[in-house]
Amino acid sequence: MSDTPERIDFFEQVWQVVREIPPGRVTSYGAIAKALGAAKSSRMVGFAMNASHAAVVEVPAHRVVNRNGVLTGKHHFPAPGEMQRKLEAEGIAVVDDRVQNFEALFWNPIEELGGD
DNA sequence: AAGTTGACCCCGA
DNA sequence: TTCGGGGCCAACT
Repeated sequence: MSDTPERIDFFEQVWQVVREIPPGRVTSYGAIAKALGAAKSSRMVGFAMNASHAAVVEVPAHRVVNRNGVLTGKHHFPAPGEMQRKLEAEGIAVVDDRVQNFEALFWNPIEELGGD
């Protein structure tokens, strides 16, 4: 236990869940936070996304939206419209920065990962 | 060391 | 219905 224990950073936990999101699907920050057992730390989930660029593995942050299905983080992408463009590439319809049929495309990490 | 910020969410008026 | 404020926890200045 000396020197870098197996302690996984809060960010990595989020990244792992996000990476589990199948293509053509989307989830919300709150859902991920709740899946990690930190429903109140939904803000940190978005913060972790900001650090997703530091992730060694590619993180599909474009599949993560707020509970309203709105692309709140599109402005943080390397290029404007990058998020929507990727979502459309997955087969997801995005209108006015909002995911259409969000409820149907919503991917619940708790159910998929087995969170009770 | 302390204060501010933030890719959010929930509740009251 | 829209608008405003509080809470939460970690990173940033």
